[in-house]
Amino acid sequence: MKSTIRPTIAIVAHKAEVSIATVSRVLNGTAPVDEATAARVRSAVADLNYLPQAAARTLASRRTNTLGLLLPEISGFFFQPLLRGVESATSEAGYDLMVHTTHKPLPGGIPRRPLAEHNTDGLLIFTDSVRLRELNRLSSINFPVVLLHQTPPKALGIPYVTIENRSGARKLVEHLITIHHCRRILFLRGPDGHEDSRLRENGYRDALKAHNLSLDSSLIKKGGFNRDEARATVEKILLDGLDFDAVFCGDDDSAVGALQALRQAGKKIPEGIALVGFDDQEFASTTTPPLTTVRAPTEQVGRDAVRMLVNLIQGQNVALRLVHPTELVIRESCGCNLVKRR
Amino acid sequence: MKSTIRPTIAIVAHKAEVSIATVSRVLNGTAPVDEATAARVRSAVADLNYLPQAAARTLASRRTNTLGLLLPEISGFFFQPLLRGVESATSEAGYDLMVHTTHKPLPGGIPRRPLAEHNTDGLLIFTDSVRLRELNRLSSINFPVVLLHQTPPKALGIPYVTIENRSGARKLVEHLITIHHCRRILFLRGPDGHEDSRLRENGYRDALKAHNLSLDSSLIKKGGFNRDEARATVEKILLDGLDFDAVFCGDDDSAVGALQALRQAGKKIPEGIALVGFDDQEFASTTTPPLTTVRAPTEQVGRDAVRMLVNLIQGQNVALRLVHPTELVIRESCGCNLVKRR
DNA sequence: CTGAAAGCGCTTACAG
DNA sequence: CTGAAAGCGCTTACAG
Repeated sequence: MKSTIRPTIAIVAHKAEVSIATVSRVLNGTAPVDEATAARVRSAVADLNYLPQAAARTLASRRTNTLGLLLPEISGFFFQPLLRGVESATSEAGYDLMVHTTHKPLPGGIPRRPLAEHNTDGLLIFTDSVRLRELNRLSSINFPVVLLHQTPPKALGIPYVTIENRSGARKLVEHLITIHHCRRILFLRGPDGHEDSRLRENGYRDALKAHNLSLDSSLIKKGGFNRDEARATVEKILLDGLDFDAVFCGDDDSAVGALQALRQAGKKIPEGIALVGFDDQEFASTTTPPLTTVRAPTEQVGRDAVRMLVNLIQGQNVALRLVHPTELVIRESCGCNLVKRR
Repeated sequence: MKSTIRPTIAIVAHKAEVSIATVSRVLNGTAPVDEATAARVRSAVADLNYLPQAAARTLASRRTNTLGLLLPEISGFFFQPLLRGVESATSEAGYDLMVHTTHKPLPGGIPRRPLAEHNTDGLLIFTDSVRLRELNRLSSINFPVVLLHQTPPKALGIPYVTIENRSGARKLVEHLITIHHCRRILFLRGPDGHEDSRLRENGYRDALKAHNLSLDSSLIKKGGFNRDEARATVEKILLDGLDFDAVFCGDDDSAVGALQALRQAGKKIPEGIALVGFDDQEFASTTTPPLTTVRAPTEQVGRDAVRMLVNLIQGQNVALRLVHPTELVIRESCGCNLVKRR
């Protein structure tokens, strides 16, 4: 912020021979202004390359005009479409976007609160990126918040948007059971306490139960929604000689890891073992074989969450819950559509 | 920003029985304060859950404490590590981060300037996301800017950070020529006017020249740094019956597209045609066959750019140019390391 | 349609 | 070490 003197509203006003109130009015369209006067203002603005200071505007108007997005991490294939949806919808709504990841909670002490009511008009919070205590605080001061992929603590009245995890997982596992006659389906679950992970596991259990397959808890292992973790898990399982005829990976990332481990061990997919993922990430169609998975409309989740947040900020009524449908995407890794290869 | 009344510095001061100046001093550590007094202030801050308004702070101090990142798009695998590097370094430096993509320049008229001197202390600008006119303006007011993957217009004196595109590409193509005896190497270039793309093409030409291979311009086609575009291009080439024994894809994204098209057409890779990419994106090790490519330290580019920008903002001297080395990553798609497969 | 003025909530010389 | 006060650059009643 060093540099040459920057024009202020007073300088523009002086140049256009009007009061600063009038400049403000033509810039914001907040009250009728004589057209000739407005034209003088506009030309002064252009000549001076005037840009109203956001901070002064915010202080006077009590609106930051920015939305905050809190994520546990910014990398990971999953966040790509989410970010795209959030960013474009935010921009279209005329807001600025601040992003912060909550990697490691700072040691020692005071939660830093990098994004909150002091610098945004509302917050989009992804699973696990904020402590319950802070969520309670935000809720208690009635600050606009929308949760992503996480049900809010009961009775907090915070709206959220997520996807149909449970039924999606169930349909996928049932496909394995009914079409491909799998009986011992390994499930690679996501991180502990992660809601998507828990619901997908429920869907898995639902499917087994619906087809009278008993649940073998030794078939539920950690995949961590993470390629490397999934690979390591499958490698170990193979060493242990666990018997299974299919793998339901908690997400597409872990599916890639599982695929690597299985192939490394000489297993054929899908002939020897069927494998399916979840999310339908962009790369899912390009693995070998192409991945059968469940399509999660992640970008749409981001867009809708922004829309809800903006409505909240504007004091409109908002649905407390928006759950996007998911859809089976049958490719080849389950054993369908098998094409002769060289 | 609706909601209950929020505590101000005056309320904290009153509760702690000090002046607002003292509250400010203990919060910012900007002057010595008696320890007992400071303790009273801290406890009042905690009791009231006081968060200083960023806008008021900015207005009074003339620092926004935020960095802006301007990108052409936020999706695309390439941007993942870049974002991660920028976000984490920004946070570590104690700044907030605003992100904006410049997808479609607004029709009609006035460039919106969503991120500039009115709401940030400095800008990180990725190739092609800002018009030259705006870059000139920022430079003329001496506003801190660091360019990513783009050489600034001559004599503007804007620092930039990028990678060794040309020599990286050259080494890669020379590998194809000397080790795998490729002679007709198709080059799938990136978007027009994109500096990374142009330099990689130069590297390609350098390699041919160094080995006395004549340049066949019919072997240079559009890949667009884009999977779908690359796939379409290769499909067309195959139809046209163009003769080639290797493909140098401008980036790993286009490599995936080329791979799909070639496999679809029954070509064996690398036995029939060698294929290489650029960037070493996260998925490069998991394609089939694993992709030989050039490692670009994209996350590091992001981190260093932030470091330079922060130095600039603080008025320190900064190198005008930081070029990260790239490194050959030999996997299997070029024909090396061939493992017997079933 | 227009202006004078108060006020948003902080930081920062200036005094003591 | 501490406080009173000016000032940052806007928006927004209030008057006219």
